[in-house]
Amino acid sequence: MSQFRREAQRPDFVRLEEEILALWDREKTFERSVEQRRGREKFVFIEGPPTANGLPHPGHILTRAVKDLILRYKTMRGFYAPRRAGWDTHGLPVEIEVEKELGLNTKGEIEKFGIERFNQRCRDSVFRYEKEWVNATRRVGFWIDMDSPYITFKNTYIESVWWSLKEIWKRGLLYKGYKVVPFCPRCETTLSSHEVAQGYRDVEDPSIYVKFRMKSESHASPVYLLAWTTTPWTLIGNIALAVHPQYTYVKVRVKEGEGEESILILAEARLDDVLGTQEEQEYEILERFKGEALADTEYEPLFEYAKITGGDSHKVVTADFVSLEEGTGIVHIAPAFGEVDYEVCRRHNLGFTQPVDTKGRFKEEVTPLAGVFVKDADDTIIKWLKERGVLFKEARYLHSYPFCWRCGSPLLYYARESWFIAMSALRDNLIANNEKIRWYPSHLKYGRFGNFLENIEDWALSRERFWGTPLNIWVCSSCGAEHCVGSIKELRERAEGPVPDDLHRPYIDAVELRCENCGGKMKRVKEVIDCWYDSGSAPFAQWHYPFEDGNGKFRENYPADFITEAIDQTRGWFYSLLAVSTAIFDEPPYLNVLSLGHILDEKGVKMSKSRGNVVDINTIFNKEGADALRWYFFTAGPPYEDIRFSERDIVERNKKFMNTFWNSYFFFITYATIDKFSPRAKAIPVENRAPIDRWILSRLNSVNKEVIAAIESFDIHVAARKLEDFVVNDLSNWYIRRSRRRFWVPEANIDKDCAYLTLYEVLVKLCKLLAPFVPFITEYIYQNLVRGCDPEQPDSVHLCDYPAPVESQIDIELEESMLMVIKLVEAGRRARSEAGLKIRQPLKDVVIVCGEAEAGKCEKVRQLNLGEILRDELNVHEVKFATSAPAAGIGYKQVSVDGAALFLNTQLDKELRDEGLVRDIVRRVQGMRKELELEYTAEIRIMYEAAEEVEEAIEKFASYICAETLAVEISRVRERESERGGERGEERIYGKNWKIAGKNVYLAIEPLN
RNA sequence: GGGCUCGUAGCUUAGGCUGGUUGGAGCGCUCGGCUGAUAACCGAGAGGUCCGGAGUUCAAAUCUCCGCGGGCCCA
Repeated sequence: MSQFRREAQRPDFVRLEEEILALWDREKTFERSVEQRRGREKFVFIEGPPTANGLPHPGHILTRAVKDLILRYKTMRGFYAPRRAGWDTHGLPVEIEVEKELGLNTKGEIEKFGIERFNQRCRDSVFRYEKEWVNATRRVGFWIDMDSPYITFKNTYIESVWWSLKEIWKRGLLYKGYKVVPFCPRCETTLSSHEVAQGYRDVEDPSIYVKFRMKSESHASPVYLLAWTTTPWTLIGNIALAVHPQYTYVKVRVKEGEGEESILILAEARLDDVLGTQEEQEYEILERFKGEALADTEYEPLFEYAKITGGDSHKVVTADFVSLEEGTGIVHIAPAFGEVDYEVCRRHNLGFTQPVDTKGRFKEEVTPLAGVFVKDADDTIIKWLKERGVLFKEARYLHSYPFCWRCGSPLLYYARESWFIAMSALRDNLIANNEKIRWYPSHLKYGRFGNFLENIEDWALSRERFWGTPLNIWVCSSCGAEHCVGSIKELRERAEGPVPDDLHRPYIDAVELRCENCGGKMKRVKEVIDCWYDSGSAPFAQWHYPFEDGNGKFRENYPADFITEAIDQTRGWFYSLLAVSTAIFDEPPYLNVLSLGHILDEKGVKMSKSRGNVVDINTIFNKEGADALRWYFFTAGPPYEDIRFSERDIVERNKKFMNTFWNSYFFFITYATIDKFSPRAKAIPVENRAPIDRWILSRLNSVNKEVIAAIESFDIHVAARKLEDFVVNDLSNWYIRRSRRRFWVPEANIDKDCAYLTLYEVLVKLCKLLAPFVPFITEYIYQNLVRGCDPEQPDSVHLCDYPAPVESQIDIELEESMLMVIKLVEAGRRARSEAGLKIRQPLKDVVIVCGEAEAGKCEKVRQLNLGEILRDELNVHEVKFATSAPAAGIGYKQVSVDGAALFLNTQLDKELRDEGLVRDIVRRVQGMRKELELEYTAEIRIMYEAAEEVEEAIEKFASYICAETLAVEISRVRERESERGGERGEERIYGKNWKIAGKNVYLAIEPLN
């Protein structure tokens, strides 16, 4: 007969987890858990690839824990769920890290340093912290294949990306245009929105009202359109003026300066702010009309320097973005310096001009200002306007304006050439594919994400940078023809010379193609692509589709069943996946997406390196352990909400759940070892077991059902909390506490077997239910509990099937009745407390009177003999059920509960008092046994000294006392033993003085071997 | 500035979709009790403008609107 291994009362969870990690490595448990489901229905997961050029953050650990939970769960449910790691390796963040290391500040410096060397540094840096990532992933228990990850910089990956871009290009969805981007003129680089957001400062800028003279007006005096700007230098690039089509505009006659009159047009709603109230300044409203009436009117250019190409200029256009909150309701439009400006001009087929170079200085054509930094030109321009009499008003304006976070230069919004994917043309497809996706939480679907799709803009794909997937477009230097290369094979066929082994810059830049049109030389455009496109291509590029896809890996794994990342990925990876997938396959790339909240620090502030409030998770791993951390993440709240990370809370949850779970197991092991209980030697049908056994099994199966339902809808916190509640309340605080005596009886009997079997079954099933949540402790317990006695069972809890609820074991009536009993017990305790009768004092009886509504439950309580529990818990001799209250007047304390009333008999007699006294003595003796750390089975001898009436009680209940305390005898001593005999050499007697029921009692115990 | 989201006791939170007795619980605090699995547990108590205001309704933590504050994303 196999035996369970004995356990420590307080385990070292951290060491235990390390042992389990070694076990999994040794036995290849992960690989086997996946492989044993091969051929079953697939559950496809895609790992959102992280970049390993920084240390993993607690947020990454949360994401990994959640991914692991779902994948382990699905695997146990029978799905084939292979999972593969991935690394995102390209992009500006990588470059910036390397720039910092090398002390490089501008693109020019990088080029001087050498693109080849620079990119090599980037390539090295993206795996700098790989070891830390791999360790943290392993340590938190995230089972994912890290031996053959997909890597976005690999040629095979790039080739798939190229293939997909060519598909898009062939459909005419890849085009070249302009994009207005935040640009640092000193660093000569665009900044990401994230970088821009870091650099806002409040500054004072000029605020000027400028008069644009209209052509062909019938008035005697000139008519001006009045516009407002805080960036006078942009006036050089003015192309148009915008008005709102629906707002009311007015033509007013105004007196300016020395009696001169002019006629101005502006929005009526802005009159008071711009001109002052009519009392302050005289003006006369000549006309009122809607903005649309101004559409297409032409005006005189302020300056003639800019070279305008590609269309008309100096016209009024209508646009909805024009607001009445500031300015004049007429907006100066310079397409080179504003995104909306650029869009408006494009929509109205207006021309474009870029009078400023990439260093932020005016170009040659702006003759008097050539070479002047734009911000320094403001004063000159204002002076010119004054001289020409077109400056209506001048002031200063305080607003927040972005500066470069690196060098502090004011940023310019600056139109750059860029390659775009025409996502706006695919808007309806995006929306239709989004329909097929289930979002958790659901509001994202039509909220943040849906709104974003409704207003989708073309994807500015290209980056004028170095370390990224090179944009695979070649342009003929003679005829301007474009060609998009879709594979390495095609590149070889078309190339004029050898094709490099590495597809990155600078090697690829040297490859020239022969133009099929004119035979000229084609050179690759200089750009690389946005790395979001890389990760958005993961569904197919990780399989090198369509090049090496003979085994159909891609089709088998598309679309994914499940992805999850943090909420900030909504417009990041969640979008880039959908965008690429829609453009190429017109299908959704994933069917379920869970968006997770962020990890904040204790004060509710986002954890970030720059704030220095990032918790080192290795501290947690080494102190509390991975299970504790996981359990904390899962129970802290809904997965989609932010978590205020606190180590104190982890410790607290640990105490509550992990320790209680362990103690339940420890309790079982302790007694099972004493009794040499073997679950395989017994088989007792559940229906033949005690009501409390059937109750805990019923609860377990009900919880099982609820847990499955909750996980299926990603309500992880609900599932975890139900399990915690079951372990702490149902199992530990009720079932085990109530069942202790059944295990305690020395001789074998059926009831004890029922208790053992039930507790054993509950613990084993609980291990399986908890396995995806806390994979270490459950594995450890499973190894002892199951593998220890039955080698036929799967050799890991993670190779088991997830338990299915056994309907036949669910008995809702029983659960309700037990709940009733629990409530009655609580009520009884309240009654005792109010009557000042402690629980150790036995009482004669308690009477339960049920109201009509609860009559059924009470009847059930009686039938099942659950009154026994009440009797014991409340320490009364008898529990009576009655239809009416006991006769008033004598000695009953009444409390009410949920439609029932409980009457506690508070009358004491000598017999009851003696019993109470004896219970107190037993309690003291037990305490002393514990203090001596005696084995549970160790026998003792008891000696006492006390007043006569106490002695009388002890004599009367001597056999009871002995049975309770495993004493062979209890006797009165005349000679006082020492207070602490044990300390006096071989003497093993331990004695103490007590005050019991107001009387002095001396008690001493002597352990016997 | 815009979109989405969250706001309940000192702290962590349940409830909110579907309005209905005194808004539950855990940690911490005070008092009492229980205990040979448990650093656990049980009972009582103190602690709430359910972020603020308005509206709908016989009735609002819950529904609507307007604010305020935190978070994320976008400008």
